[in-house]
Order: sequence, then structure tokens, then C-alpha cells
Amino acid sequence: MRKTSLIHCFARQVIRSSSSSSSYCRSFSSSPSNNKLFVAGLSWSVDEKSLKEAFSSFGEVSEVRIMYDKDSGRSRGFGFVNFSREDEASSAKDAMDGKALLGRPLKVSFALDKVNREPLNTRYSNRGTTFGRSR
DNA sequence: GTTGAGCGTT
Repeated sequence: MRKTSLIHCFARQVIRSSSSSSSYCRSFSSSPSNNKLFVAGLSWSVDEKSLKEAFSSFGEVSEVRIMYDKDSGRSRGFGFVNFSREDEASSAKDAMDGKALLGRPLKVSFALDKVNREPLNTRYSNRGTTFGRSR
């Protein structure tokens, strides 16, 4: 009876409602996102469909997003893969992490939640301050 | 025609 069961839930830290406004969820565990995967080390010639095809073999890929450069328009070499199940995502990560795609080693890891944030104190008037260049 | 550590828009 080898049932992969579920992931060991890692360290599930329940966010206590300390404040109804600040949700500073910093890297609590090694899995900030469950079904969200961060794929890096991709070749600059890789597309979303290639990644989806590569990760679709482990499960159902719900969404695949690759980041592209706004200046050049070329792929930055990293993207995000969303699975329908965290079990598949974990398998894909554990299976594709370290492997190679298009001749380049892939680096798969859980993605950080940067879209699930709902901050209220945001100053959109921060325009005008050039912080140099984006990282 | 280039480069190679990383965490992203709707």
C-alpha cells in the first residue's frame, strides 16, 4: 500500500488574525504556494506550451505563465506553472527540478504568493522615484 | 545573432 498520500503538510503555520490589515506572510515554510510552481533556468527559447507539455505529464497543469522582457520582449528564462493539485505540483517539482529542458537545466521550486496579497496601505504615488533598475 | 541568477500580470 504505497500511497503517496499527501505531502507532509510541511509546517502549516496558521496565520493568526493578529491584525485585520497586515498580512505580512514572509517565507514561513518552504512552500509558500501549494499548486504554484516557480520554474527557472529555462532556455530563452522555451515557451509556455513547452513547459506545459513538460509539466503536463505529471498532472493537470492549470496555468502556465512565463515572464518575458518588456524591453526586448524575449523570455526572461523563468516562469510559473500552476497545477490543479498540489500533489501533482510536488511530483512535478521533485521530478523536474534538476532536470533539463531544451538542453538547459531546469530549476523548479514553489512560487511565492505575490498576487494573493490584498494590501490596503499602498502608495501608488510612488512615481517619480527612480530606484535605479528593477531586480 | 549577445546574457544565466532569479519569483510574475492580469
